[in-house]
Amino acid sequence: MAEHNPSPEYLDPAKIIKIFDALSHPVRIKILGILYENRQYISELARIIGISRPLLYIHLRKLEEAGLVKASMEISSDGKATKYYELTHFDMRLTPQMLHEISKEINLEDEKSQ
Amino acid sequence: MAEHNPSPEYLDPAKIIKIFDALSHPVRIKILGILYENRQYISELARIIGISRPLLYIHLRKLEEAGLVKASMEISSDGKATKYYELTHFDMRLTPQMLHEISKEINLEDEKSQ
DNA sequence: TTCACATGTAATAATTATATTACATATGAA
DNA sequence: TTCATATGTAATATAATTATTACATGTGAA
Repeated sequence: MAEHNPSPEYLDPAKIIKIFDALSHPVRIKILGILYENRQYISELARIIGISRPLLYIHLRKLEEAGLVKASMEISSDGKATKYYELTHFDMRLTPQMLHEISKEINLEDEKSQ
Repeated sequence: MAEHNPSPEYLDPAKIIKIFDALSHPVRIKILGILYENRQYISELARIIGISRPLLYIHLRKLEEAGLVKASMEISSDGKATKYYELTHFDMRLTPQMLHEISKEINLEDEKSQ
């Protein structure tokens, strides 16, 4: 019983902060809104939103690292490699109490909280 | 009835994104956690967290602009001007559906969505 | 007057985030 | 072979965020 008792995943500050950071840009909210209606592949998603593909990669990486979207590579019927992105499930209630709980897990001296 | 029907406040993307942005830094979460327990004045808050006052101002500004904290200037019994910060009330549920609703209000051509 | 607090800002540096252009690869169809 | 489509990255430029140091003001108490 000498083990450290880790916080449940949903109380890990670094993870939660990654989620907030991922949601802090209109393009990324737009991406999530589009993926809510249907999964999309990268090139098509870039056309829908009207941004370049390299830029879309940057935004998708943040969303993926936050766990808000996930990718799956497929070979479509015409033989082309196609990478589809889709939403994951998430449900979080944002309240002062909840942030207080998160806050208690933050050690500002610690590198990994940053 | 030629007026534009504005979105309710809680669906304003710029406002919601400001909230997410305000929550995307561990120091700011820490601030909220401390203010949850008690209101604090600036110098004391800087000492508790262990950061410089100018830096604290930067973080407090973001939290205030997002509407997560509010300030009130007081003259304490010893005559010193003291600015107290306290939490506001907020309660938001974060789901794919909710982000989809927000997303529909985002016009990426529009400056004020940025 | 000097000290210990409180308020606030200006100027700068360092780092991270955002965005663009150019490049490279692979596939099927014309 | 050439074209149109898909994948991805490298290199660069610009802008925003984060953080520090130095400065300025005002008050009450010693």
